[in-house]
Amino acid sequence: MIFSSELIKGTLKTIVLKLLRDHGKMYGYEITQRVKELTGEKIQLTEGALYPTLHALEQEGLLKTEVEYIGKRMRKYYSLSPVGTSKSKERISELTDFINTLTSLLDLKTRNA
Amino acid sequence: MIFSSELIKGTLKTIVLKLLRDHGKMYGYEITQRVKELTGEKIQLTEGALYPTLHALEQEGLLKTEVEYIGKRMRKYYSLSPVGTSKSKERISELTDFINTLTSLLDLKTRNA
DNA sequence: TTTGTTTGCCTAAGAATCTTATGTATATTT
DNA sequence: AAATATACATAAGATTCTTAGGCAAACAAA
Repeated sequence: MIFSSELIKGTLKTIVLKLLRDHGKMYGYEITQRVKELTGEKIQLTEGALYPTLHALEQEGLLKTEVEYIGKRMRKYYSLSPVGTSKSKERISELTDFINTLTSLLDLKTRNA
Repeated sequence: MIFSSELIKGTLKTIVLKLLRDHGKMYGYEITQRVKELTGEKIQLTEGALYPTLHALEQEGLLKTEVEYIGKRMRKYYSLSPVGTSKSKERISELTDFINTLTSLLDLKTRNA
């Protein structure tokens, strides 16, 4: 089972920010693979969605980039800027709150990490 | 604090289906008020988002409607069709699963209902 | 060695869906 | 009488995703 992209939409940016928070720096392809791996294939980010999002976050000043070459192939690493670090905290905290609200609204049982 | 609409986007339909599941039948304005009330003002559905969504769900055959008049003012009640009842189960279950996945991905602590 | 798969970046047309603004009207409260 | 709340709805524009495609290097398999 793969989650409908509808659900992922609103959370994509926060997911990216959280991963960068934990991993320091990552490149686009790595992010898609990591998310797939961490979610047991349930969340599959498409490149068509991910790259524009990364560019947008960079444009907003939350991410900075550094390009590296592996042989002749480019890798563009993204990492949090100072602003991005603080914004990512806000985002994650908002998402936590949202999940709690949803849970109570929907009367769902969730696993407790 | 009001949740960014970005977060709500993917869950709007499921929220509507869940409310109708619990309440039998509801009209649009009532849904906006109920959601606001149940979430402590944190989720505020706009009519511009809600009405098209209701119409879409009706079009998909998940909802049926009955119009009632309170004096001269119209109320359009929505309720789950048989298909809607079964789809709402799926949706809610998917959302539960998604929330659990997100929680583990983001390493969040959630309240346990 | 050449074919297929994976890695790795990217953009663009079209689709979907929301925001914001507006329209219309009745009912209720101040 | 005026302001607010109730109640429906649509439309232009914005945002963001899907789908499809493009380019190319590295690696595995045949």
